[in-house]
Amino acid sequence: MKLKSVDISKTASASSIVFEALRKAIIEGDLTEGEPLRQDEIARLFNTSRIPVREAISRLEEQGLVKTQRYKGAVVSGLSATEAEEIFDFRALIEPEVIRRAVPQMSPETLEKARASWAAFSQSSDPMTWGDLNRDFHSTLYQASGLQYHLDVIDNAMDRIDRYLRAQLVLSNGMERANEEHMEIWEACMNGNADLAAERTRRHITGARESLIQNIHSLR
Amino acid sequence: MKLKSVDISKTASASSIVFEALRKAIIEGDLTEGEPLRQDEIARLFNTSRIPVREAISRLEEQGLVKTQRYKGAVVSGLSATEAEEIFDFRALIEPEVIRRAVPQMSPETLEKARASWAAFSQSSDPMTWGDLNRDFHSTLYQASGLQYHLDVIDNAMDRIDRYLRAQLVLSNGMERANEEHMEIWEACMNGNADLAAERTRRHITGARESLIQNIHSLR
DNA sequence: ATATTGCAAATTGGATCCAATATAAAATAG
DNA sequence: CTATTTTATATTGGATCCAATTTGCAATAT
Repeated sequence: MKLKSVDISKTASASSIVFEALRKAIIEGDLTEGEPLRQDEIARLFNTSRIPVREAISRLEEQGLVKTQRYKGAVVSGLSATEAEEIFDFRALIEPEVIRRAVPQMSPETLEKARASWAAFSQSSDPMTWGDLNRDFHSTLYQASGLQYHLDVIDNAMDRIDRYLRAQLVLSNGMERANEEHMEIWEACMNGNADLAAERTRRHITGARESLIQNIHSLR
Repeated sequence: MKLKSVDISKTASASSIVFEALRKAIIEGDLTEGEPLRQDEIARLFNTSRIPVREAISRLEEQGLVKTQRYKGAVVSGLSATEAEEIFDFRALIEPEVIRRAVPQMSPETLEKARASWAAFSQSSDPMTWGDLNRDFHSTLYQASGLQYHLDVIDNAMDRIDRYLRAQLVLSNGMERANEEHMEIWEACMNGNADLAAERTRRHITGARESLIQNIHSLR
């Protein structure tokens, strides 16, 4: 007899749950730069002991999202202006190449899914979801490349600047501009023009970089 | 009264010690692909409890060096041929740009230190140290760029393919070839020719990539 | 009043113990 | 004898307890 397999293993470990929750809180800016992470407090919040909390924190440190000092504890790590710029430079180097290699492999489903993220992004009025939809749009297109390592590295880079990107979108005309650029990138993908998609992605990123530098003072 | 300051805080935590030891063992190939990491066994080896061991393992997982399954434990993760190729592609994208930006900032000390690593590399007869000296050479030059995030990411990429690179150096004429290419890269840096250093770095990496593909069967 | 010292509370790092799960071996049914 | 079930052992995940260290505050001296 064959049973429908139900994935019971999806019940994640406590440390994973804490890790994801803290990661989300940090990249969304709920936990702000310099904020100390008290193991005891977090443990109480999640109804666990400090052991899974410590595991989560050590993973966050490995990702560069927190810094810990022996016997002093962990604090959410921030980004200096130059560090933020460096990550934009990094993205401007990687992401164009990833999308260039992704374009030839994009299925109609991929394009449709990206279009949906873009549409939701352009119509959403809630600043809190903008960041997510923005990431969805790009990552959907990138995933077609099948370059898993590149995707992981990009994800980490995005985690580090997510807070600042969100702030960017709210400020000035960041929203409309991103929106338009997304459309142009999507169009290039739709037409199978890999080089154009790459170039537009590059400009999308360097543009964000410049606008961040300009707003750097209002952000911190 | 002024005392000479002694850094007593260098006494690292147990989890860090275990982490570093395991990381080294993995990238050097002492722990081979698929090898299970038994918490109890490792704890005994380091005279600690399993707690620091688990923290170390979770950090290794975050770096992609091990894979864990709930209630089953951790095993050293390997690389498929395509994954290895992808990481070489990644390096070929990043490292030329890093060295391009590093060249204008290289001090005589940097160049001398790199030359020393290169000389030690070319004269060493011990395959076990080749990998280290190779990394020293490149990373010394890259560090002049001051691009910390890029350096961290490169380090992680190197960690993942270190084992395979070492094997490369031993096989065929990998050693002499690397040696010659290092000289050429160093020369370009010495002459302040950033573009040439970048191009030679790119070819150095893509060359290693091709030779890995050729030897892929003998490696696994 | 200010600076220094001593002490107590808070906090982290690690050890030991217990629960949950997986794996291997033994027992049992056909 | 083979396949299934049951049991025992090994292993991991987490809770609780203890030690090491930091930090804030009071006590003391100048």
